[in-house]
Amino acid sequence: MATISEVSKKYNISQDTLRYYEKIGLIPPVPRTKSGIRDYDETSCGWIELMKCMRSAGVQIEALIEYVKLFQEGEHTALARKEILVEQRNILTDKIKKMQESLDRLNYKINRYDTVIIPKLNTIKSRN
Amino acid sequence: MATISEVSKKYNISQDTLRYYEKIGLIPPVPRTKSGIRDYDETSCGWIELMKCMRSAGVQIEALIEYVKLFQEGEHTALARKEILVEQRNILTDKIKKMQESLDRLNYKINRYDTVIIPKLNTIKSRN
DNA sequence: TCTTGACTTAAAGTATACTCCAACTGTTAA
DNA sequence: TTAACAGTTGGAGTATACTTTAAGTCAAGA
Repeated sequence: MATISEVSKKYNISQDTLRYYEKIGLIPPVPRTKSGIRDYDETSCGWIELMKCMRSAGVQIEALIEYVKLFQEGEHTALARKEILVEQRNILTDKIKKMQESLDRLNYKINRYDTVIIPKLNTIKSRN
Repeated sequence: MATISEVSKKYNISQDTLRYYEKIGLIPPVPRTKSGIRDYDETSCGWIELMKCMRSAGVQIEALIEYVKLFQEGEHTALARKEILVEQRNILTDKIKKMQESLDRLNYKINRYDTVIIPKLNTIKSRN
């Protein structure tokens, strides 16, 4: 049972973003005190933690919203939920592959600066 | 020597995006025919290919623009250019690590659907 | 009781990266 | 020579994912 400011600090997500995530259905509705103030429990924190992880990896919000929606509809949506996870996994796998290619390319270029471009520059300088 | 529509098809980047990239300096100015039409040469295509790779990996446009700017200023900017590459490599390495964590998590969840959640669902169904 | 501070909402605003549009020009085939 | 077409420009519009704002509520200490 925690306030929005505590949860915000704990996960390093702004209060605005926490409210926004709830509003768009990225996390299920958070329990409230009788005066209407958010009172995050373990379950809510679990969702936030999951979504923080997924979002930081660039998983599309729309797919995650659909997952949460199905989750709230009950057990019988398990297959559809799994399908969403599989699709997002495939997208993520492709992205990682692309990023690895870029990383290799960056490393190649950096190495060329170290071994060719910068040494050549220094040769020219030292001639003067 | 190729037209914008040929280059667009070759790299699967829209003509608008190609013009946009040139306008914001993500690629150096493209040679023109005497009537002002873009006439992409090997060098321009090389830049486009590089930027396609970097952008698809999510490397920030701002950093790439700075790199191109320095490149056009001449050899003496080599060290600064290398610094940009190193910084972006570090960012990319972090991102890949985060995405790998998300991927692991997705795989764990998918596995739980396959081994626990869905089998349980089928048990309930087969009882009816 | 007053006021301070944390909370609430809906709605408007922002940043990034394109994407589209309107108006125009140059080249080519009938 | 005129229509069709591919290209040009600046500027406006769009999508995504927040982020800020305005206006208000609620609980607790001075």
